[in-house]
Amino acid sequence: MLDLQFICEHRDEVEQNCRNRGVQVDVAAVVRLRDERNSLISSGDELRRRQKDVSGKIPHASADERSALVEQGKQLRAQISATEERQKVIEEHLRVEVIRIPNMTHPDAPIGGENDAKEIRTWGTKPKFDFKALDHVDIAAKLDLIDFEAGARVAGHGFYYLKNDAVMLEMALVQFALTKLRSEGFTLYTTPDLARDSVLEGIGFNPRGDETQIYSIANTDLSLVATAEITLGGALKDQTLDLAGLPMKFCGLSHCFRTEAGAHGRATRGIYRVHQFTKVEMFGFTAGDVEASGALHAEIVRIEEEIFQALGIPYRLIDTASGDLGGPAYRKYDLEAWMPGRGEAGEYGEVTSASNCTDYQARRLGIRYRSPDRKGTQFVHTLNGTAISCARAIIAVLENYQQADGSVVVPEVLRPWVGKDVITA
RNA sequence: GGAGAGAUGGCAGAGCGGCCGAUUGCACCGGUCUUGAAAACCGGAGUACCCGCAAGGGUACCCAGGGUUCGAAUCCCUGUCUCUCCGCCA
Repeated sequence: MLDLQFICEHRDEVEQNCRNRGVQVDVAAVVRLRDERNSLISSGDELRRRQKDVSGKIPHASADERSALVEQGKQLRAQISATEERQKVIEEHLRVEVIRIPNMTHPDAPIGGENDAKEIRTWGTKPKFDFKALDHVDIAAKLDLIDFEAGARVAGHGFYYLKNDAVMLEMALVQFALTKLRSEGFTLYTTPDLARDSVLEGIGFNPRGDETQIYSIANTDLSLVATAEITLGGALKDQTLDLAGLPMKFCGLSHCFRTEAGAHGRATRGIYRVHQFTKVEMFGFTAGDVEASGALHAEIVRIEEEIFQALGIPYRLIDTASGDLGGPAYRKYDLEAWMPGRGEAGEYGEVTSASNCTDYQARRLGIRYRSPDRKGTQFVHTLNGTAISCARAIIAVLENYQQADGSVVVPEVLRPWVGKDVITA
C-alpha cells in the first residue's frame, strides 16, 4: 500500500506508474474520497470535543440544568454515530481503491511487459551433450526419483512424491542453502505453513477471490502460505523496531502451496509448476531509505548467484520489467537457470526472484522503526529473495548433470548430504 | 476438548462510571550541585490521525471489535493471545 498523502500529492506520477505497470486505477477517486474522509474526521473531532465538554459539566450541574445537558449529549451522540458511520463507509471505499495501486517503480527498471525484461548478465557454460538431452521427467523416470501417479491419486494433478535419491537431493539443497545463509548472517527459521488472511493481505496476496493463487482453509481466517515471505514478513507485524537493530536478515524454510489458477496448459509437465514445493527464502527489514534497502537487495542477489555458482548451474540474471513486478515490488531481479531438457534445445527457467518492496508491505503490516534523530516512527523497507526453491532447483540439477548412461552426477557441494557422487538406476 | 485466571505507556505496577492519556517505581533525556562521577533535587519525555505556512490547536488510543450510558481503562457481549489445572495426543 502506498501512502495516501503521497498518492494525492503525486497524482501524475502515480497515474503514469500505474500505466507502466498495466494496472487500471482511479486516482481521482482516491483524492476525492480522501478529501471527504478528512472533512468527516474534522467534524467528528469537533463533535466529540463538544460532547466531552457537555458530559464534563454534568457532575457539577444543578438538577434543572442537568436534564438539558443530558439531552444535548444525546443529540451529540447521535450526530457522532452518524458521522462515524459515514466515515467507515468512505474509508472502506478508499481502502479498496488504494490497495489496488501498485508500488512505485525504480527509475532504472525497464518499462514494459514480460518480453521487456533486461538481461543483466549470464554466468556459466551451458553443458554440451553428445546425446539428446532428456528433461527432468524422463531422467527421474529412469532413476525412479519422482512418483507423479501417486501424487495424482492422493492429491490430484500438480502433486508429486519425491522418491529415493531425489529426497536426499532436496534435503541436500535445503541444507546447503541454510548453511550458506547462516554464514551470511541470516537468522534461520522454520515457519508455519499457514497464516492469517490479514498477514497474506499485508504481504500483498489476495487470499480469497476468483483469481487467488492461495488455498484457504474453510471456516477459518487461515490460508496455506504460498511462500515463507508471508510468514517471515508477518513475523514482525505491528512491531516497532530500533534503527540500531537494522537491517534484520531472516531466512525461512517452508512448504509453499499455490493453486496455479489460470495456469492450465502452460508448462504443466513435470515439477516446474506444482501445487506444493519446499523453499528456503530470504527476508530482510532495513531502514526506510532506498540506499539501505538497495544495498541489501544487491546482497540478496549476490547470495542467489553464489548459490547457483556453487551448484555449477548456468544462469542469467534478469531485471524484471514494470508490468511484471506485481503489486509490492519496487524492483525485482530474477535468476533463470539453464534447463537443458526444457523446450526444443534447452531454455532458461525462473528459479529465484529477489524483490525490494520498499515500504509497501511494511505500511500495511505496520512494521515501523524508531531512530534517535527523528521524532515519531518510520516504516521499514522489506525485501525478499529465493535461496533455493527445491522443485525447480532439482530440475536444474538433474538436467544439467545428466550423463550419457542415464545417471546424474551430484554437484560437489551437495555430496556430503546426498551421500554419493552419482545417482544411478 | 473441559475448568479457571489474566491482558494498562520501554519494563514493573495502581486505578470507586465523571477531576484518568492515566498514580507510583525503575529505566531514559535535559539541568542544578560536584574537580569528575555517584547521590540528591528540579524539569522533560508515547503513538497515530485531523486542522494550520508555522507557532500551535484538536481527536483517538489502557489487547481487538461491538454494546450500555450524557459520560467507559472501569459495566455487558464477542474474538485474539497469555498463564494454571484436568483430559487426549506426535
